[in-house]
Amino acid sequence: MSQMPPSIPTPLRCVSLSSQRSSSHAHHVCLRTLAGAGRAPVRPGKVSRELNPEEQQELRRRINSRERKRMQDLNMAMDALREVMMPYSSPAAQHHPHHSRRLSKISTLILARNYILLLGSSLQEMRRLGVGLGGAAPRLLLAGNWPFLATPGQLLLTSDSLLTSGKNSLPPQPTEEPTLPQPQWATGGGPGTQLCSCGACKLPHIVHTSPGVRYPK
DNA sequence: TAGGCCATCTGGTCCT
DNA sequence: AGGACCAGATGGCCTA
Repeated sequence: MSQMPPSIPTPLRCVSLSSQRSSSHAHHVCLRTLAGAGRAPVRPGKVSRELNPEEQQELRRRINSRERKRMQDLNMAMDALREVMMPYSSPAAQHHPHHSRRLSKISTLILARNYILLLGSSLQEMRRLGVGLGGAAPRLLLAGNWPFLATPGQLLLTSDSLLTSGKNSLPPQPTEEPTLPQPQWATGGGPGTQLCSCGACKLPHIVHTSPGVRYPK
């Protein structure tokens, strides 16, 4: 996606690159605004270095380039994950992967998270049944009803919905069976929605999904 | 046209 | 001293 082209650094302001932890090697590179609105205050004890406009531009260019590269690497990793998760995003995507809309970043991450949870549940069931590698696959994997992605807000399934996502609901697990750590969901956000209580993702989600519009495949 | 998604720029903080 | 990481701001593209 070519959006804003890499631009030549424009308004260069005073940037404090000082370290909060140790002031011994702290530094302060002043990228004064080219408009010349005045010099930013230099912190006491900080080593300041004036850069001429060419140096300011070059520094800004390097910083921007690094950031661009960092984000591009991150997007490459996201694409790799998206490629793996795409077949599980929706039934239609499995049949017509080339016609499906690509997953958004947030959808990819949420789908991957739920897939991992589902695999964990399946592994747990295999252990419970004493199934080896050559044995029958757990019903969770055979059920075929994957937590298909409708919209990002609809994919954060509860552990219960994961365990009962198959056409044949699973019998309750023995109480003595150690359980995998599952996300703790706190109710909130109105009927049919729940909030994850963990600090990382307090996204509302809808347990009963309906076909999505934005990312149908 | 509004809203979602995204890339890029930018300044701040942390780490080596 | 410089790089990595992060989050906010901004603007472009696309779809309903």
